[in-house]
Amino acid sequence: MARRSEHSLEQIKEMVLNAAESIVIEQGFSALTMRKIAREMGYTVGSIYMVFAGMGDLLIHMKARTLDDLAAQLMPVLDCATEHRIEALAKAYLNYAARNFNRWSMLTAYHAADNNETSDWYREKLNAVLARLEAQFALLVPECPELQKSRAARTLGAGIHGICMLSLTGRQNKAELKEVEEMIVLLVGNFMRGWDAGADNQ
Amino acid sequence: MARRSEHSLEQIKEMVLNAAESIVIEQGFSALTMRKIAREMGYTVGSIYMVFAGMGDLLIHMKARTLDDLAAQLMPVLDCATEHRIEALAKAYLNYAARNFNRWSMLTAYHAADNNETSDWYREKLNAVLARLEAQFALLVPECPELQKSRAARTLGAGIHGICMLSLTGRQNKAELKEVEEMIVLLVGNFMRGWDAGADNQ
DNA sequence: ACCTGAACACCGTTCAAGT
DNA sequence: ACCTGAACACCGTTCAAGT
Repeated sequence: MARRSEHSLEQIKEMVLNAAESIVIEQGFSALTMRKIAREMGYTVGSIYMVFAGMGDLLIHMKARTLDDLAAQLMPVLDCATEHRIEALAKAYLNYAARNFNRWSMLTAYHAADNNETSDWYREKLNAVLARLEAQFALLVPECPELQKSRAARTLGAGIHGICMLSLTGRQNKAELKEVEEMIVLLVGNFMRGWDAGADNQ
Repeated sequence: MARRSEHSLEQIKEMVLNAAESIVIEQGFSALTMRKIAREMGYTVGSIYMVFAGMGDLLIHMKARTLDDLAAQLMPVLDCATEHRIEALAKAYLNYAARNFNRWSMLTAYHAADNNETSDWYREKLNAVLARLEAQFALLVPECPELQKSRAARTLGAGIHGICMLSLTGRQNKAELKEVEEMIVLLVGNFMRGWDAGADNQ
């Protein structure tokens, strides 16, 4: 194993990310280890430090990948009435969280002080996910100022995430998933109805 | 240091929890270590295992303590109109999360498979926090069935938590805190207005 | 009975040395 | 230049041995 120059640095970076990802998916985030990654990809621990600054750097790249995957999965549902698209988007989010629980829950796992320079492009990835929601808002209330659409999208998005977090962290059987979906429908429904009803403070 | 029989097991348990708590508060959750706890309380690592089964057991007791503290801090605000009490409660939650960020964020930190027998009484503690919100709901809509009040409280509570999570995990300066508060007011306001507006599906 | 401290099987990270 | 593997300074957990 581990011949020299068999792979470019770019390829090794990819191999590290793939190995790390499959460990998290199969064994959960707490099982992720530098040494385990190296073993899985047929290299030595030291090699990982050629392409990543350390565990923190690797984690932020893994999380960015998950956000990309998530954003791609949240393409707008076009085959339903405009009013129901936000609800459909929220359900798609729940669906992703439930089916990719180990990857998804890594996104909010506590990580000591992420590097300041990296957090900028990472925040962009997060915004890309929220932008999916914002776009649907824009269709519903085109006359609304950008800043308030953005805040509404962030608020509702965080709320949806919170429900998934609280509900999926327990045990996830089919029966409970239905219950979570009802909570999400309740939040989105009330939020949108309340939005329409309260014209003065928006 | 570490005389024998100077403290009862109950006292040692308390000392472990206090030491662990102060480490989390001052240095963050990722700095928490069995060996560091032992050093701080003047005992040896092995002693901790006399009163706790292991790190997982200790963590769940720490989290339970935080939930107790949190529930105590969320006493209903009586000096304002009934309609605004839910908003006041939500603001109090944000306030607690912001002022006790390290302890609070530990609550949702990823922990590998918590023991099943312990998770029952722990879930009770969590319910006690949500009960604060549910009680205010009960005052506003006394005719509403218990099950739906409970679901509404869980939904709104999770939403509030999600906003705090997403917003406080970045950098917390005063200016941003005001912004978070506005998001919480928006969520609670729309949710309650939407609740009143949609009588058929509740 | 309470508590120690050495031992075990792990970590992340670094870096001289090999090819 | 790429990659190894030993070394360093840590972990959580266990348990024979001391008092």
